[in-house]
Amino acid sequence: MVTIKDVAKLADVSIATVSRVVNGYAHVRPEVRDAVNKAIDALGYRRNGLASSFRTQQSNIVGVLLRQQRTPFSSALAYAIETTMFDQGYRVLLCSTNGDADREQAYLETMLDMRVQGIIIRPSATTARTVKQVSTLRESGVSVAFVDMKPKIASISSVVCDNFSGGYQGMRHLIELGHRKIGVVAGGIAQRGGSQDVGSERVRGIRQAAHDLADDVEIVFSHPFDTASFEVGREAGQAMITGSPGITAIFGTTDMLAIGVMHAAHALGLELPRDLSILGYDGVLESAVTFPTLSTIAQPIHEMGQIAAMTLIDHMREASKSPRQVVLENTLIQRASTIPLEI
Amino acid sequence: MVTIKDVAKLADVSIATVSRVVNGYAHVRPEVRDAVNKAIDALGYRRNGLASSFRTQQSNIVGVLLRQQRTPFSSALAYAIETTMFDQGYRVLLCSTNGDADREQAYLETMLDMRVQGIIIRPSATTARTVKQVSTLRESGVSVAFVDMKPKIASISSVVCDNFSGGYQGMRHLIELGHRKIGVVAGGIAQRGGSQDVGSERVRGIRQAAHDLADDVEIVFSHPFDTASFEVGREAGQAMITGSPGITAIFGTTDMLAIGVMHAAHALGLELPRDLSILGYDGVLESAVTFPTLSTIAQPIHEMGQIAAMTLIDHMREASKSPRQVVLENTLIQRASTIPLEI
DNA sequence: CGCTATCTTGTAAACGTTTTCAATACAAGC
DNA sequence: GCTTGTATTGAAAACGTTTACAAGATAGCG
Repeated sequence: MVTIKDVAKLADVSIATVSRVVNGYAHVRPEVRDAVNKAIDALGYRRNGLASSFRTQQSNIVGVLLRQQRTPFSSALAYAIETTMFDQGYRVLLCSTNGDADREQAYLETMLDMRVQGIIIRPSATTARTVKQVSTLRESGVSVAFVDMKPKIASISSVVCDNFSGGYQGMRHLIELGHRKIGVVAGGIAQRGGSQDVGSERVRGIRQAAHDLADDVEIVFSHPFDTASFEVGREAGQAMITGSPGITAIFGTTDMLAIGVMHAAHALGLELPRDLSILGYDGVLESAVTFPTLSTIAQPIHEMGQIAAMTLIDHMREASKSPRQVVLENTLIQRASTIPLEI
Repeated sequence: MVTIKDVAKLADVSIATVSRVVNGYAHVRPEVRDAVNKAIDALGYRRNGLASSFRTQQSNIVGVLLRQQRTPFSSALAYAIETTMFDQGYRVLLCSTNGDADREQAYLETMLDMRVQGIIIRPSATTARTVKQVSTLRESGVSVAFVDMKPKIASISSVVCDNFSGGYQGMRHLIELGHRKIGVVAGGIAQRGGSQDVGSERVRGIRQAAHDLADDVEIVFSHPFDTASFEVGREAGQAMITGSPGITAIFGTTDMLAIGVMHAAHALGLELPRDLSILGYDGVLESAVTFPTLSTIAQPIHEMGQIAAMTLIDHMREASKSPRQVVLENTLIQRASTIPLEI
């Protein structure tokens, strides 16, 4: 491997000068700069990133810790973060914990070891352990930002969507279409403790809308699931359709749940959307691909990722920057799966 | 930051001993080991990964370079690689080039800078530039493995699926169901050069099956698209259904293409699968979620990722390991979207 | 010309770890 | 007791870079 010394020797300057050229510092005479660059090209020198990171004690790597990686939502979010970071000169170490606290621990340690400058976390159930780890991180000077979950610690920046308002909007949409007996398949709800989680917020919005907007609305809730998968949606949907006759619309608190419900409805011989309106939540790619296409409360996923990345970058570049809590709005995308109730 | 020196001082040993304890080497007296460990705990020492990587000139990071990140196939693959690597003690720097050669270049440089031990690549169109970069990499001692594409350079390990056989199988399935006029929506085909690409292989298999298995099969090919998105599938499907009457089955060379075709069929008022059988390729999660559920030629995506990871690890641990070309089989998953032709 | 200010460059010291080499201690065998 | 071998430890050098400091060069100014 060709080092800075080799370049210095060939260009007949000191290693300090080479370093200055490599890092683009001022105070180098143009002819010297050219000579150094020529030597660099001639030798095919590349700065040893490991050495340079070691010396400066920081890498241009930021960690991104997500629960899952395979879900549409997560991968869209990861993508948004990654591209934004890339454009700003940072590289991303992406980690999916898959709900495994040990993995989360191991990854956080790796990140610490690598002296990442910052971390974006979409926390698991935000266990006490995670909280402690995050504190440790911040003590060691790592910037932290949360995405899709508001931290209890107010000094941490975060980007979330207003899930309460989203639930409210979705419910209003269904009520305005004339539906009065509405099923809700609720997923993504932390089983223990955290009432601040995304799923619960959506349910809260749903309840509030029903309370505000019509006296005669009847909501049939599913069991509050912690997962939000297609399978869960299908089973819950089936149970709901067969168990609660008279339901004319089902609101899945996740697109994948809603798609599962859609399948259950198909399987039970319902014609959609005539016999049942179905509403999803998230606005992932898949929702545009169902039959019928799924109306959904869309999250600005790309924007979330982008803002989270930029917020973290702000903190990394200027540690004194005061924390920022960003709340984004969800918006209804009306497609084919929700129609007015025919009387 | 507490360093090895602090620990050494507190435990009253030399830094060498601390290093030996930290790295679990033999030849340390148990009581000394305990004393060091106690000091480590007391001070909260963590090895400085940057320094250690610098000293040994290698990180436990491997690079994974994918075209996309948002597609179901890619994220499933990435997930498989990542978990396998994690379990083996490696961490993954995941990069999605999104077809942008400059990004690919930048990422490869980052990886080189970080002295990654190995790289898994799912190449873009494998431009001349990529080939050159890969050579550079290997010269600098980085292990390389390809996934989902056979490299032209035989000395590189790779894991691919037998796309020819997959195309053949799919066609046989449709022919056995009695279909004789079959549409093929072909995507994922490199526009320039590379006839070894995944899409072309599938088409080759399709042609061969038609040639082998029945004299009276008529295939209607779409334009060979380079992308394989839902939208492309929908447009091609619409054109095919309206433009070529008499087609009773359509084979999309990608699940997303097939799902697009399915939408076009729905939109044109066809009843599925009665009026049209549709077959996909890939076996991504989404294929199980369509209506009707999509029959598809499934790739063992998880296995691909796993084997690619393990192959790379083999090479990293033992540089002399001879290259390995793994070919996996695709298998038909018959679901609801393909049925026997009613006469 | 002398003085100061600015620009340019080199020397050398870090950064925290791993690792080679040598030294010491201890046990075993004679 | 002496030799030999092995287990344990420490001193010190390296890894390639950045950077503080100093020193030399140059220019500006009176």
